[in-house]
Amino acid sequence: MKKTGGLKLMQEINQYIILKTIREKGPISRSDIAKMTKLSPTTVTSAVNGLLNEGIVTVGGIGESSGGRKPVYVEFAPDSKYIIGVSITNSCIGIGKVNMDAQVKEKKMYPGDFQKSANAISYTLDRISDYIAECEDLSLCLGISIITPGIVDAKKGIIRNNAKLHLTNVPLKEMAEERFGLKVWIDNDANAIALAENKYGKYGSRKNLIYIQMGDGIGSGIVFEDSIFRGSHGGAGEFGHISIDKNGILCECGNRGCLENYVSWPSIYNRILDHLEKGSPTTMVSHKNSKTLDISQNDFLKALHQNDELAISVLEEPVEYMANGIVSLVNLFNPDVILIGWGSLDKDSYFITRVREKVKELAFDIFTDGLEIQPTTLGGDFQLKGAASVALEEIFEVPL
Amino acid sequence: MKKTGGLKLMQEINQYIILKTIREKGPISRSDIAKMTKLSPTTVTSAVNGLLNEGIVTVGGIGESSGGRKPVYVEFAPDSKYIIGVSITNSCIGIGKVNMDAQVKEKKMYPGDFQKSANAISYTLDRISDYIAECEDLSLCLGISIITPGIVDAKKGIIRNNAKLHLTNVPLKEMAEERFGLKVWIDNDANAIALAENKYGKYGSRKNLIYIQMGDGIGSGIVFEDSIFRGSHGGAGEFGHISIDKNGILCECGNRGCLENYVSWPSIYNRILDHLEKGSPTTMVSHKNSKTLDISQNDFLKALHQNDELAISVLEEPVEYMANGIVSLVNLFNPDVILIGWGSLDKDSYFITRVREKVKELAFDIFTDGLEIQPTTLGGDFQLKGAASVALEEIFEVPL
DNA sequence: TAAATAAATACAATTTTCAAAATATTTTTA
DNA sequence: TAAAAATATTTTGAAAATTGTATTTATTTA
Repeated sequence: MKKTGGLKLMQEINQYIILKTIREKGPISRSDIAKMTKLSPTTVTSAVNGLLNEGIVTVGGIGESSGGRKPVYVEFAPDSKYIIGVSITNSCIGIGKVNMDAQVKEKKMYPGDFQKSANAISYTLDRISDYIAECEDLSLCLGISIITPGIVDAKKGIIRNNAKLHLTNVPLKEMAEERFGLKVWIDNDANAIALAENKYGKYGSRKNLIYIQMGDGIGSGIVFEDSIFRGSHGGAGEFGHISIDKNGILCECGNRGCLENYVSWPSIYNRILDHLEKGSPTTMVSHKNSKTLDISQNDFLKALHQNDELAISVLEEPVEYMANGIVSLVNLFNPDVILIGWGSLDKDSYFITRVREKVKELAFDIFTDGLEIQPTTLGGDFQLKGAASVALEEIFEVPL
Repeated sequence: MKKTGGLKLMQEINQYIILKTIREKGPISRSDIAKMTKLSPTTVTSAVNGLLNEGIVTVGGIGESSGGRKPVYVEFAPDSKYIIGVSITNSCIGIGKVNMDAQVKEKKMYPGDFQKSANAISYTLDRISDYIAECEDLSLCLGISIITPGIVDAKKGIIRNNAKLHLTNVPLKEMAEERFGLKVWIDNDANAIALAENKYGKYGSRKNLIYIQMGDGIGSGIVFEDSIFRGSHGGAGEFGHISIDKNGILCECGNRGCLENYVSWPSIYNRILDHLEKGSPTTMVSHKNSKTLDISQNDFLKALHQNDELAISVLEEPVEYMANGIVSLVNLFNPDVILIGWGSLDKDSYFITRVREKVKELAFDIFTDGLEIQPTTLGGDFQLKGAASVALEEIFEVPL
């Protein structure tokens, strides 16, 4: 509790309730808002007037009469303000304008190998600076939301650790706020994307969601009761480092049998090479140059979706491991939805179908009944949507 | 949001803030409350009068003057009302009066083997009925809080599943509320005890806590940001069934290598028998009758605390497995505290010391820095304290 | 065209907070 | 020892936002 109960708080709460109703149910008439919220017409009118003045809602036409004066609809105006979303990855900085419905309106990409250069942060801040310089309507900007892999203390605004980008205890929020004079949010990418899936994705109605991010490593974002589960230092969700084989491969983290060593892209890539060497048939490449080959994740997934024999056989073991890891996840978190983010992974591909089967087989029925295991649903702009979600979550939160 | 912002809500919020201040900081003068909460003296006086009328706070003497009128202290009166706490286990029903500080004021135990009789619920309800009949001050009773192992949907008040007590979808909350006309809470035991540790235990200042319950099986309760993490169907925290060895022992749940098969009491007991057969030296028993032996968990722990050779060597492997499981837990939840509930387990015993070491060794430093791994701190009444905590949590929650 | 219905606004009543003043009590100090 | 200063609590009156009711506005229906 930050605030004590005063008239102002009371007004803020009502305005929050009304805005929420308009966002979810709009276009809607003032009269219907009053009925739904059980607030008096007077209160609704005055709050709506406030919101209209702010520009955050607009009048959206006139409805049909049901035997009296026609209702005037008001609706949420998601484009009236925007967030500058920023996504830092190992190989690319993305910056863009995102509206209040987490729709990406404009996007710029700056590729680069930040794993080597070790100046990802200063480079990012410079690009943001350029971007801001070109914004004509900065007064409508609600702030900058930055997401990055690694362990992020979102509350304090510090990147605790990111081994690949060589970052330790970077107070990015403070740095950016000082430099740009705008509100800044930072968070872990998987957390942010999980939140975006929860708020704006296809399975958004489910309260408890886990997003598993596959790539060079394996991370996850956990959303519980519609808000991010961060743990004590923002480090929750290191799914790649749960051990599923006590006597397995020694991981660079010091433990043995970490999931990451069996199902990350590098490990799968090595399996592909092994199989190719053995001369397994595949549509992915002609065999002659298989040694010098550089197969991308999307090439591989494309082959998988065409039921390429090699792609499937390569995944046989990883699928087992992944399912095993997910079973532990299910037993610990009891989620409604698990979304797997791996490029263009298809919902009917061997990978996810088999994982689904295996999880169903191994976990308690009571946990798997109604559990969805699906690919992500946000589409190409998932990172910037994620970034924006973190900001929007706070902007539209209950005023307390 | 259940309520809209009205004068009543505003008053409730302020009363909540003031009561919370008195509970945490009391005995305290009205004047100091006003300073701490930044509420006006008027508001404080009127709210305190309300609380005094309710009987939930009392005047607690007069303080020393610091150059003016002496302050009149008000303080929380935890004994002014009570909760009937009920704990159902496989072998015992416990019923007792618990005050508003989760102190157990009175306790009755009803032993029995409910795993066989299959009527644990009706037996429990009958005992509660008896208990209530003897309560003279039922008007001061805030309700009945029941905890039990198994998967419990606390929100809906249904015991979803408890294999050992043969329970499926028992609407216990409704049943009890109808029969007794009192407010009833039900929850999973590990969840409840975790909450009690968080609210009333030694490590209560930490926001994120995991309680691991060792016994016939292994369960856990997760408290995140000071409230229970239940998952979708109340099933979160099935720590005993995370797999730490993909190719390990086949578990009755269908999976392989579940933690429960390596560190639960039955599995440890079997190890003891094995060792005894081999003639390992021990202070636990004379060897002659080792075959027909019935060693209790507390006998074993007592021996362990005396550094009995056999006890230690029996635990060597379980410790490894437990540490491994905890590492996964730490990587997923990033908690501040992990508390292990296993009888009278000593904080310096081989078991916990070694687990601590091993976890420190295998998990990320950033997660283990400041992480406490300790035995439980609630003492003998932990179950009833747990039950009461669930009720108190709701009784004292923010009014929204 | 008048009556009925519905949406939106205006107004008075209510309630609770807050600020300031009043009152009560105690210590300090002249 | 009495007046002044300090602190705690209560009283008083003004301010603010809600609610319910009444009113205005707009539209349909008879």
